[in-house]
Amino acid sequence: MLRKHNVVDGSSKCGSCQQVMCTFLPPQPENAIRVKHALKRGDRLDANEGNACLKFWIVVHGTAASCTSFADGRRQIVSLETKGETICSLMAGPGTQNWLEALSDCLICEIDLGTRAKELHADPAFLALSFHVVHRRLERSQSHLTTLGRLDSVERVTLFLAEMAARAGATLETQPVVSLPMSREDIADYLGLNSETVSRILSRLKKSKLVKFLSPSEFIIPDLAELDRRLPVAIPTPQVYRSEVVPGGPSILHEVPK
Amino acid sequence: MLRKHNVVDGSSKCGSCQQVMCTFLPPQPENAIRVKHALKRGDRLDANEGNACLKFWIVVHGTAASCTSFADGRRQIVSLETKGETICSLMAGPGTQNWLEALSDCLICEIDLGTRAKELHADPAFLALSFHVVHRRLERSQSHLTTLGRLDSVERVTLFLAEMAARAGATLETQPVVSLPMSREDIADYLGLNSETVSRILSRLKKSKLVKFLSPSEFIIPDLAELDRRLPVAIPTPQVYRSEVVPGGPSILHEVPK
DNA sequence: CGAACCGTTGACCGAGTTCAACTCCAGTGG
DNA sequence: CCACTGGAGTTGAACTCGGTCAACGGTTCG
Repeated sequence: MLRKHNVVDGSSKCGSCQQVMCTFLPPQPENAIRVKHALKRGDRLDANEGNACLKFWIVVHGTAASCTSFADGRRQIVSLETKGETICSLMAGPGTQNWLEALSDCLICEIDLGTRAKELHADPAFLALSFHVVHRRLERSQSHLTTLGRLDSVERVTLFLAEMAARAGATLETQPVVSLPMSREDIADYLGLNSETVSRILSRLKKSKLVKFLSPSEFIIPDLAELDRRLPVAIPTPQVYRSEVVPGGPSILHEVPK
Repeated sequence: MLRKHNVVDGSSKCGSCQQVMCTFLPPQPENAIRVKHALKRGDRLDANEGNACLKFWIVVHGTAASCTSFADGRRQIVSLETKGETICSLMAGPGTQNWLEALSDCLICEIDLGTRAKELHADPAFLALSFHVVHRRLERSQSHLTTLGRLDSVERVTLFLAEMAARAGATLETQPVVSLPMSREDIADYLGLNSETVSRILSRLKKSKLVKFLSPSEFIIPDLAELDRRLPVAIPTPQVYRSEVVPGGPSILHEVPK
């Protein structure tokens, strides 16, 4: 049934670890299966150390970021990783550094796939789940790519606030207090701007009464519909993939750390 | 062995078709399995018509682009799809339009997964391959996202030329003639710029002798190392996923159209 | 031949960056 | 308790990169 070498182009390598076919294929000897990392703000899990691309990371709580940076120090936050998000191998463009960074204190569960690679590679339930997770991430990535390519700075910041609000449960009826688990500079690095620009735009939005700030890191959106009207895109409904929710089935991702 | 509803959060929907769990799961009645589309420059395959997210598209030859646009007409090319690329469901941000567009004349092979969804969902070889394909696309997407977020216009265009050259087989030793299968505006929409800016930068590069243009759509890079030195990122080696190369095994993707 | 389209170039302007000053606040140590 | 420090956030002034608008040349296709 399973033929280990049938499914992947033999010449291809994982961009991250530069090993051939690391995505589940090679049965790497390893014993650790599940490690918890308690990260303080600013702490990093490096994609290049060890064989990071044979691991899944799940955010148990807190907010983290998948980061990339160039030799000259420019940083881009490629993806925000909130509670429930599964990072299935960090991507390494060649000539860049890549890491997972805690934006607030957070708890990360690391699952090492190395030991069970053979077995997992034959498990349709696991594979389908993995596909689903990456596919979801691809959707997000492409949507954010469009944001960076075609929205101006005001639209980017507005969209960002709307998304954070949506994640916090904001709807047309409810206006929850939304907290920003990250600094202005983090926001800037996520949106491809700089921190001064972000700050200026937040001030402008505050003056226009679109957003009420209770503190620099807490806000309320009085009228989400109005925010939506100013955006050329619809505000995405929060669809965080939650490994907790997966019912039944002998999936390795199903046993969720407490 | 296969439990259809075990692996996906029941509340999640495919962003593209807004059906629950469309990624292989629901056994949609359908009979067409494999269709070839011969597209002329500018032709589109729409992501929203029919159930596009139950289909894979493979570029047999030519160059296409995954596009997104807003209601106001702004367009972003999310990904360039060259020969051998597999598009495994177009992504639809809500409130945006999404389609696959031929940049040059091209031939696309469409594989309908609807009819065989059940069967495929239990096939580890197929699933592993699919995972590999999406994972590859995610890597690319995130790398391009960083380009849009943190590189200035000159760097973007330079990187673009370097990548096109690398795909055409350029190395430190060989300087092949590289052809651009797309207009200035297409390049602009890919790089998050506008066509005049692209044109200006190309002229500048031409004057600085970094690039020799034989025609507006054909160029040579005399010294790839020099180009590389001007970039903060390494030029990625071309790793197009080629479904042709997959050896043996009863994979649906393995039977390649001629 | 004219129409349409593509690519190039120039002049101008505005959005966003850079640099710098200043405030506010939390932590620390006397 | 207060003084000091350092980091985060805000705001202003100057500058620059990239966008906008417009003109123009070349090519293709009726």
